[in-house]
Amino acid sequence: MTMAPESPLRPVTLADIAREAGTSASTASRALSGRGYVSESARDRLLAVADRLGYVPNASAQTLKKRRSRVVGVVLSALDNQFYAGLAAGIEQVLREANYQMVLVGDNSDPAEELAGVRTFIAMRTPGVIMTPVGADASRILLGHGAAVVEVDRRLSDEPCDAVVIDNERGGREATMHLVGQGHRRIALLGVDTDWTTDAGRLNGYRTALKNSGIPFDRRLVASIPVRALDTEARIEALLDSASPTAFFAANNELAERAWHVLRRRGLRIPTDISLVGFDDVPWMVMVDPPITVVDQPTLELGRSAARLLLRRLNGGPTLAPAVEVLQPHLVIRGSTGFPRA
Amino acid sequence: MTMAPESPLRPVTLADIAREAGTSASTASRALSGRGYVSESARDRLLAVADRLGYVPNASAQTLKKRRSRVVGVVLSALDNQFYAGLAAGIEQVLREANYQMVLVGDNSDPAEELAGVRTFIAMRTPGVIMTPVGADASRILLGHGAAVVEVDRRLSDEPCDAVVIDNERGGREATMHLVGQGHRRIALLGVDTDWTTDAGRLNGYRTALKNSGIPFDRRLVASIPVRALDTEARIEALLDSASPTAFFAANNELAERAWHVLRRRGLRIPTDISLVGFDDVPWMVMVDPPITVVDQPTLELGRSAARLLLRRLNGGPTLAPAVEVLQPHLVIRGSTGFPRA
DNA sequence: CTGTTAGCGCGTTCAG
DNA sequence: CTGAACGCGCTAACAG
Repeated sequence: MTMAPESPLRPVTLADIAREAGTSASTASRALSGRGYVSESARDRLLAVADRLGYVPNASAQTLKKRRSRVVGVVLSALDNQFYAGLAAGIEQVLREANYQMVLVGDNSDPAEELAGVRTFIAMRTPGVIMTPVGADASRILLGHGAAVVEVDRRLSDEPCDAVVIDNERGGREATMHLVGQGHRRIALLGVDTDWTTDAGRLNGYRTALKNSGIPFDRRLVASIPVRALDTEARIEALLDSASPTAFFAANNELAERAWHVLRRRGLRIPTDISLVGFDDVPWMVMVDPPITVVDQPTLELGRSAARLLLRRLNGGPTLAPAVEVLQPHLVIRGSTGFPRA
Repeated sequence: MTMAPESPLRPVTLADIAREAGTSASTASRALSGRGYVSESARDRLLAVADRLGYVPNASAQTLKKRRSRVVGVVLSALDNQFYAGLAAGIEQVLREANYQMVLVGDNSDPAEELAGVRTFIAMRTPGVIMTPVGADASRILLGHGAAVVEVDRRLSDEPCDAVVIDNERGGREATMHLVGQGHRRIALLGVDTDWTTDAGRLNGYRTALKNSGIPFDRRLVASIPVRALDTEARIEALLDSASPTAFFAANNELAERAWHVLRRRGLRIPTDISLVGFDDVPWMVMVDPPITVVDQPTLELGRSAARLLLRRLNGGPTLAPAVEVLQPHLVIRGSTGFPRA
């Protein structure tokens, strides 16, 4: 709570403050950490000196000694996507309350970058990490090194581990049912070309809805677009041309945005010419005209739950049975969906 | 590059791999770090064992020994704002290339949280930190502890330190001149209630433009809205009612969004009834109708430059003269600005 | 080229 | 209640 130390050159250590206060380093350690017996007077003196000198414990030394650090790692796919940003915000909220530090690293949905991040976390002896997995190796390696891991948003690990996800199947089903209910039969699904459970679930929901409605599944109506593809919009246009859908169901906020741009560029009116429903409600969706019908998901809560799960495991130890929480999405009907033209 | 270790319980150490390979720990260290002489055969053996055992160096031990870690701290105001997200992305890009690790922490534009973040960074013996400062103390303390700091986007420290900012005065001036050129005389400025140089600069530009145009400055036309205020839109509405402006100049992307919502709720047509120009181009601005005229800033490059500056200082040492880079914004004219109604 | 020695800063025994 | 001693894992001398 006070000023910088006199000597900027050498960081002040426990020994420094012990010497200054006329005690041993052990006593200083006990006083500052609050563990163990220390006389009232010694404690006061030590605290005062520490404050005056601007003492900050060397986290490396502490971690080395205790063999466990107080930072939890978080690896997310795309820091600049509002969805992941929301996750991060939720995670940080509860971590902060528990006096843990969050360190964030981004892989760009690239397994190699993810592995690099994981590697630094195990190097830091991070007790646990929260991640939106992109490759199956990451979790396994982490687990193998004794770190707790909770997967959030999607699951990928074969290993049993804590996870919090949303009911993607239901989300996909409700979106599709809504469209079907309006008379659509040629519904295009814009998804991501991965083995992520998010997209698999949404696709399942889509297929279920179709089946329940007696509409045959047509694979030409589903696009699997690589994450971060440069030609995303071109692919969407191609789908538009080749399969002539009357509605788009975009499985994430980015694809919804891309699809929206394509439709506008083509001069297609929403929903008169074509309907659009997104997945994951983000601010622009109520700013455009018409506003976008969307499957909303509790993004912040997803992050908060993940952090809570991690905390629970950190306290409970590895013997706890893995928990997986499933949160519910819900359909928000707005103006971008309507009856298809005759 | 290989599997997890056999024994998940105890992390494998340098001593482990040395023993396994029949050498001393020093030799193992030299082999794995690549520094110092090691025979070809020993090196190969060591590398193989390390790989087989899934060795990952203990970062805490390394940092403790070398008294300096390889992670640079980044503290940003709002992880969920696209502007800051862009900064983070830029920073990470160049840091990654230089083989540094970025750890991100967010203060919520709250000096206390900022201080907490700073504290953990100095505890981690981070060689440097990049920050969008919110309080003046943070940089000073960091500097006092021997860490390099570069301020990005805005400056706040009295201490001389590296920084990269944009020419806010010019941005504010151009935006205002544009509006004036269209005949506006009652231009409201929506800014933030802080001592940030960003807002001060934009305000200066605004005043300069007014003065150059012979339009008297009217303080009732400028709103100073606290960051993260809950009643932001109410304040904007109040300004609308009390000062009857014909144009809004919102000094950041969030205020632009809020203002846009207010205008729509009021049923005001843009630009027929009122014009709107934003600062910081974000995706929704081209999605709404009409698209928003905005002062665009090189966000990613801002981050990249900051990281480059930090790297320069990390290599160059504290004797280098502080550098401050100024990047240029530019006005993008779109449909949200036009002649005021008679 | 290699092993031995020493110490980074801290927390934790264990005697006093 | 306190201090001395030790070691966490790693790297940097320094001899050999």
